[in-house]
Amino acid sequence: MLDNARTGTQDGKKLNRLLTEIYRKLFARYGCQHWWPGETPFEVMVGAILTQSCSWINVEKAIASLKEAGLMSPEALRNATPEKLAALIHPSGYYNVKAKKIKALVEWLGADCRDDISSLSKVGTGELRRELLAVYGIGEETVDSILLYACGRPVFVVDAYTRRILTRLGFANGLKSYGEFQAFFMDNLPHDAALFNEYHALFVRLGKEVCKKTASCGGCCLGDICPEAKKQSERLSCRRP
DNA sequence: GCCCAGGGGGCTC
DNA sequence: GAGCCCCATGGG
Repeated sequence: MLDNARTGTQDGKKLNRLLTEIYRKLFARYGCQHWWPGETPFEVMVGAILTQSCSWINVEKAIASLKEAGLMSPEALRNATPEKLAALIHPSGYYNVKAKKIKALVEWLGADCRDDISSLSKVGTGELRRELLAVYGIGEETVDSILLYACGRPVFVVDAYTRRILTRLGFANGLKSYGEFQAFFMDNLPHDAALFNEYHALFVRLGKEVCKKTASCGGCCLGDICPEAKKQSERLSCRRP
C-alpha cells in the first residue's frame, strides 16, 4: 500500500520509506483505530465541529444529546433555535460559537446540496474544500477532517498531535503552516483515503499516550526511527507505552 | 487552582 | 502575515 513514493527524487523515496516505517510501527503497536467514530457522514461533519479544541469524550456527550433530542439531521438542526442547540452541545465547550458554526454548516448543506451529502461526490476535492472553508467555523483542520472522514477524500489531516510528533521526531525543519505540514505527508505518500485515515488516527493515539506538550516522545515506539528521536530517547526519560 | 484537550474567528499592528 | 485574545467545559 505504501510502496510508491509520489516524488521520484532520492529525498522523496527516503521520506516515503521513513513515513512507511512510522506507519508500520504505529500500526503494529496500536492496531486499527476504526476512525471516524460516527454513524453517518453528517454525524462526522457535526463531530468535526464539536471536537474543535475539545476532547472526544465530551463530544460524545454532545452528540448523544443531539440524537436524543432528534436533532441529528440537517433539517432538524436548521429548525432548532441557537439557544436550544447550545444547551444540547454544552458539554463540548464553546457552546455558543459551536452552535453558530453548526447552524452555518447545515445552512450550507441545504443551499449547496439540499442536504444530500452523497451528491457531493460529484464535486472535485479542491472545489469542495474551498466551498467548505468559506463556511463560518470551518477552518483547515475541520475541512480536511470532513473531506477525509465524511467524504472519503484522500486528504491528510494535520492537527496539533501531527505537528507535535513531527517536530519531536525532528522532521518539521522549516515546516510552519498547515499546508506545509500537510504537503510533507501528501507529497511523500500515495493518495489513499484509507491510509490517511488510519495514519492520522494512529498519530492521535500516539500523541494521547506519550507525547504531552512538555514531554519528549523520543522514548515511544518511534524512538529508533530517526537519529534525533533516538538521541532524545537516550537523553530524556519518557514514559514508554 | 492550574493546565490541557482531535480550533477558529476577529482584531490589531 | 503574525501575534493575541476570546470562546468554555470537564478531567487529571
